Amino acid sequence: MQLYNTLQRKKEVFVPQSAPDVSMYVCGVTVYDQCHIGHARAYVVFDCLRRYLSHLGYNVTYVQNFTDIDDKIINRSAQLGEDCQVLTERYIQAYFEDMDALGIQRANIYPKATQHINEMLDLIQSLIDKGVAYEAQGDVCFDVTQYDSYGALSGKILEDLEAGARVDLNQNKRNPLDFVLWKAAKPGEPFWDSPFGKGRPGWHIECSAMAMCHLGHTIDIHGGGQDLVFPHHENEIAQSECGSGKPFANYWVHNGFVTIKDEKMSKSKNNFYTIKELLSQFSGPVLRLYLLQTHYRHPLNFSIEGLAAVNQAYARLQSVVDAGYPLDVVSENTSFESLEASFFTAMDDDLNTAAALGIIFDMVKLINKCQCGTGVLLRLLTLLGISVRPSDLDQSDEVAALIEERRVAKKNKDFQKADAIRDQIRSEFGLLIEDTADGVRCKPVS
RNA sequence: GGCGGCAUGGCCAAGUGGUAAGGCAGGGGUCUGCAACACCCUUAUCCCCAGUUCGAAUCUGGGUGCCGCCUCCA
Repeated sequence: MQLYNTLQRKKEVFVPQSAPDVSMYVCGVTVYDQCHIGHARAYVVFDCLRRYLSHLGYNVTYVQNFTDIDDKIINRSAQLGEDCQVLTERYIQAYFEDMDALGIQRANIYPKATQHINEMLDLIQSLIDKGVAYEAQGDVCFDVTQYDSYGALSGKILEDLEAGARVDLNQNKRNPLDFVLWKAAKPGEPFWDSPFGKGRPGWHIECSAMAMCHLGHTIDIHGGGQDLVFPHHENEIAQSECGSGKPFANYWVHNGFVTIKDEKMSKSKNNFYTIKELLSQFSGPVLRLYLLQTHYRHPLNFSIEGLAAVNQAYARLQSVVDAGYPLDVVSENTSFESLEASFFTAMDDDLNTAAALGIIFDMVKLINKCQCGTGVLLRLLTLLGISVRPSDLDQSDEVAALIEERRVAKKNKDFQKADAIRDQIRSEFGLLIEDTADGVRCKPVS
């Protein structure tokens, strides 16, 4: 398949270094708050990529970290008077709840920063030994001028960056663009002992250390949101490659932002939706379908109205599954094969889930027409991680009794009464009664 | 100031040289006791200007508008 590689600024054929094994590292969340729809997008996209690579026959090892020590965590912990670890564990659990609802398969490993302090210290030491990092008042900084390729990923030029650099309060740095590998502890902050004094790791170093620890010096795919390209990923590359002397990642894959009213979501603008609040209104698969309807590299301008529209689209998927047609293609229709082929062509082309979903709906139409072949559809939906369960519910006795009452009324041609019962079930139980050839179907109002 | 992205029907969104996927919403039908579901029909020349080409939404140049990164951030 082809993947857009940020490093080369173009799509490239994906070739893992030692097929069929594929190593994939995706930057995880800093666990100090609830996840929002932007996080959802990133992890849905990479889950999708992971599923698709597996489908292609690769043996994917997927690592996604938790940043469980940093300024925001320390601040929040102080604010709540709660131990850092208690705080982060709570949000890790919340994270998994959200991801489960979105149908995201678990990564193989979820390393935590605090469990890799030694690996980080080793890496920092080797950077100092090589003369690309230096100690300054208990901090250890990376000297960006020592790494020739600095800026290659983000397309930035050191001189330009310096010209536009904003004021940095850290006077210990030789160059404003140098970044901190190890941060001296301030009073009252959590710390670890180190050869450089008590302190804690800088943000960037953890991903390098954890990625190399679990996946080796060179990983096949490194992913994350577009906002991580600079400086986070740029810095990861610098420190990793200086440390190991080897390329850090072959393919850099970045997903676009979720925006609200065309502006990036941010806490300061207070224009974000948490996954949990959206899940109170829409199901996980609907959310996932919504996210995958836009190509992963494009900005996605989020709106509740848009989500509601996709909710309707999802109902279409449900109703074709509800119809209960044979899973196999039992007609002479060869369109299934060509649709399936188109689906894979779309997915092969830089994970074009938007185009793939177009084909999914073509297939829905086809299934409704020839009344078979649901199995093909379900297989493709599984690749996208979109689960479609039959919407038929276990009815309460009360509802079942009403349905029976309505059946009798209908039989007696008392349609007025039958309609009244249908309305009653809708308003009291939120259930939609549909008459089909096989009897009554009962499903939630969407 | 530097770098990058985007602009497709009422809304969302694919499509990177051969005469515009798909979803939602709307209109008209078929089916249905009525609905619902489903199916059929129906609604665009792709921000503007110039150019390259037999042919451009798709390439080039110039505009206009919007957004992002350069600072924590998926």
